[in-house]
Amino acid sequence: MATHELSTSGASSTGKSSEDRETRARLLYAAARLFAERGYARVTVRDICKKARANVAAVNYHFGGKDGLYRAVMRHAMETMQATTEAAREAGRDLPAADRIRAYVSVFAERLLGVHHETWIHQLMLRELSDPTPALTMVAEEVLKPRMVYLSSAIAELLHCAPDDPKVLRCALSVTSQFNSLLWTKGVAKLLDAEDGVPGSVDEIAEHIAQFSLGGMSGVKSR
Amino acid sequence: MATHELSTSGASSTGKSSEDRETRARLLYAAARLFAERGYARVTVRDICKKARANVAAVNYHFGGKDGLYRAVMRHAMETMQATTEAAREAGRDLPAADRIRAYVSVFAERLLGVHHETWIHQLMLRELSDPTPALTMVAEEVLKPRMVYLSSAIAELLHCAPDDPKVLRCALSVTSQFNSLLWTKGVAKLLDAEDGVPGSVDEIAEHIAQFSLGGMSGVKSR
DNA sequence: TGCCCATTCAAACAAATGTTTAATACAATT
DNA sequence: AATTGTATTAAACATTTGTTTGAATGGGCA
Repeated sequence: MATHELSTSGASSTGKSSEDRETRARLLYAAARLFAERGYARVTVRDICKKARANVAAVNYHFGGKDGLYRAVMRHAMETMQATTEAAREAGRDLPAADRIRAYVSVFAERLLGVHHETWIHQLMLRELSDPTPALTMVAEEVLKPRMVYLSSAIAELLHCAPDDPKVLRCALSVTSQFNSLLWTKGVAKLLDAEDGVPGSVDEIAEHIAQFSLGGMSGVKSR
Repeated sequence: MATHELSTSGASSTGKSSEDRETRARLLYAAARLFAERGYARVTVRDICKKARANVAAVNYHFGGKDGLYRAVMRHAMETMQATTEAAREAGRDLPAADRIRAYVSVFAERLLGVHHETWIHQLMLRELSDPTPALTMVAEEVLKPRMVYLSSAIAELLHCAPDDPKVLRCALSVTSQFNSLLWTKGVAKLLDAEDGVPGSVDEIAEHIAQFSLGGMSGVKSR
C-alpha cells in the first residue's frame, strides 16, 4: 500500500525523455478522465490501463497502486484549481467589490465551460465533494477554503457587514452552488429539455450568474 | 438479472403481517440509507444484509438482485419527491409569482433539512444526478421535469417573458442549485469553517434562499 | 561485448462481491 | 398427519478486481 509512496516524479533519474514517462503520463491522463467521468469506485485499473494502452501492472509500478494514482490525479487537479483561484483573484485586483465578483464569476465560467480548459478537473472536484474520499480534507483546506475566504471578503464588502457574518457564508454558497449546477446539468439538462446543458454561450452564462448573484446579494442586503 | 422482476409487492399472497415482510422492509430501509450515504458502487449486498440483520441471499430472494433493490429504493424515493413537488405546488396555490417561489423554497428547505423528513431521499437523488445510473432517465422525466415546469412558470411570470425563454431555465437552475449545495455542504462545510452545514435554522436558510433568488431574478430582469 | 538499470509484459494470486443452490423451518391448508 | 408453499440459512460458485511475481526487453555505459 505504501511501498512506492514518493513516486510522483517517478523514474526521473535518467532522462529518457522520449518513451520514459510516456506511459506514466498516459496513465495519468486516462485515469483523470475516467475518474472524473465515473468516480473512483466505478473505474477499474484494467479500464485505465486499457485506455492508456499500458499493462495492468503499470499502475502499481508507477504509482504504487490505484490509490496512489488517484492521489496523483488529485494533486494535478488541485494545482489547476489553485491556479484558477489565483487567476480570479488577479482579474479582480484593485476593483470594487461588485466588479471583483463579476471577475470571479467570469474566470470560473470560462474555466468550467471553455473549450480550452480541462473541464474534467472540475468534474472530478465536484465528485470529490459529493462522494468524499480521504483526499477531501486536503482539498477542502487547500482549495475550497482560500476560495471561500476570497469570495467572502468581496461579499462582506458588498453587504456592509463582517466577513464572518452568517449571511456572508450563505451568500458565498449561493454563488458557488450555481457553478456546481453547471457541471452536473451537463448530463441531465438534455434529459429535461435543453439540448446541451445550460442554454447560452459561456459569456451569456457568466453574465447570468453575475447578474443573478449580485441581484441576490442586493436582495439579501435589503431585507 | 431479470428473473424476479415484479417482486415489488414481494410475497404478499398470504398476509403474515408479523414477520413476513419484515426482512423485506428492513432490507429496503438499510439499503436506502447506505445507498444515500455511499452510493451504489460503494455498498455491497453484504453490507446491506448485515445492517438489516438478514441473510446474504435475502436480497436476491426479495428483489431479484442488487439492481432490483436499488430500483425499489429509487421508486420509494421518487414517490416522496413527487409528493414534495405537489406540496410545494399546493402551498403556492392562487398566490402571486413571488409568493409561489417563496412557498416553493420554504417547502423544499423544510423537506431537505427538517428533522421530521427523510433527508436521505434527497441525498440519494442528488447522488443519482452526479453519478447517473440507468434510473436517471426515469427520475428526470417523472420528478425533475414537472418540478422545473412548475418553477419555470412562476419565474416566467416574474420576469415577464415566455416560459421557454433561456433566461427562465437559467434562473430555475440558479434557484434549484442552491438546494443541491445544501446537501453536499453538510459533509464539507464543517471542514471549511461552519460548524454544521449552512449556518442558521431551517427558516433562516429558507429565508435566505428566497431573498437571494428573488433578488437574483430581479437583477436578471433589469439588465 | 557484457553488465546494469528501468521498464514492460503475461501470468497468477488472493480477496471481495453478486449470485445460486440445496437443505431446513414454519405456518397454513387439506 | 400429510402436504404445500414461502421464508430463511449456510455453503459454495463464478467473476471481478487490485496486486504481485518473475521473466523478458532494450537502451546506456564501462
